Amino acid sequence: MPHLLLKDLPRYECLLEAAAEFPDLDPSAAEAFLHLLHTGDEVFGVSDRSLAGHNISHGRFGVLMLLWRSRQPRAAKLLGADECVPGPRTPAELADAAGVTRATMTGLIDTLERDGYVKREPDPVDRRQMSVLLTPRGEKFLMEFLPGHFKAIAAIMAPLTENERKTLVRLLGKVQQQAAILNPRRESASVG
Amino acid sequence: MPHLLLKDLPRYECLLEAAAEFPDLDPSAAEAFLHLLHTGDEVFGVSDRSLAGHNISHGRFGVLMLLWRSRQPRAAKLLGADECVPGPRTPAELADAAGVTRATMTGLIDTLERDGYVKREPDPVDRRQMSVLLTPRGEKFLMEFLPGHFKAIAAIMAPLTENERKTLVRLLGKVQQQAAILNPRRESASVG
DNA sequence: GGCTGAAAGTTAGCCGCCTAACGAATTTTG
DNA sequence: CAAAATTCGTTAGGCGGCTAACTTTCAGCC
Repeated sequence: MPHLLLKDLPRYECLLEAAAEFPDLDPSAAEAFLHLLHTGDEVFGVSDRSLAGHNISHGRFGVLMLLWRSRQPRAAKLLGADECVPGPRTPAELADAAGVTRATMTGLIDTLERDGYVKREPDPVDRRQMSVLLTPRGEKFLMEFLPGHFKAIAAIMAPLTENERKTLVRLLGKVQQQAAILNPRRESASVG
Repeated sequence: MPHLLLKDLPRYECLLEAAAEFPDLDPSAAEAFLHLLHTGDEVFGVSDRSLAGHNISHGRFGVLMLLWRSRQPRAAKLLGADECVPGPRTPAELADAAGVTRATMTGLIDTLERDGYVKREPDPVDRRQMSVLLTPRGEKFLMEFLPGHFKAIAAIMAPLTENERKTLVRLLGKVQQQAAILNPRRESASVG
């Protein structure tokens, strides 16, 4: 689960000293980098714990949310979908929306189907394709789980004022954009 | 690798509408939450790519850094160690410092030893324990890899001014602290 | 209308994370 | 000093990432 394999972060003075030995080390950059990964991990952990209590993983939860978007027009907005697009249904579409490989999506759907949350159905037109559908049980799970999940998210961000949240999002956006540039995208999917 | 199974984040207006349906959903909290996980993933991806180019994973890299701390007093500061403590040497100490289980550490050391980066040695005093040591090859790897790694970190944070970095670290710190409170720690290791 | 190429989904195998349980060695306790 | 509890490292099995290769099916092109 953890991105950062380090429980305790170094103090800033330590980074300053290390920078004397490694001229490439930018202390404030390294500090921000470490805090970002560390906080992300911690926040992820809270969310993960809330999911684990319901016997579901983050990956599976993401798939359920994407499928929910397909069934509920209201839910689509939550996930940023345009009203007109029907939302992902096939494993390939789900994999693309989730940012994982099709092979990984196969595994996620396998376990979701085994647990009765989703159902595979062959496409009558294109016999290569499958349609993945949320079962009533899957939908029931989301309805029961989401309120608590939203509460947990609100609790995490409670120490920040509205202004601080805006600032955080703005700064994270800058970093994210830069990281996206540095990250050579496989398909270079520049948003059209 | 990814924490957040969602390639495109929802727009803020979508969160606002969703909040009308789910009273527990705090739009600004959810926005900050999603951005935090997403940016963390993206930044992690950059770092991971730089590691993958050297055929090493984040987990293994973390272990090498911890072992390096044990050998180089200078390096210890980089990782936040007190001057007096010798740094982790046994698998159990490494697992604790890294925040993973001993079982996971066994696997990491296995592959590191197979690749010749570290060496296991039996403890002459306590025959249950092993000492894990960085080999010259492992140290050579770090010396060759670290400058580029530091450069990559600096590049990610380049868009932020010094002030913005301080602000980011401050806000992340608040979130991290809150998340740590919400995360029931196994051993409740309140720093003494 | 039958090759060729592309796409969908799956499979196989690797890695790293987890929990649970184990044998060996040490420490604590009666 | 012997029994119990703890600690060490490891193993086994599950999950969820990945890449690479495969089968089936569709689409395009002579």
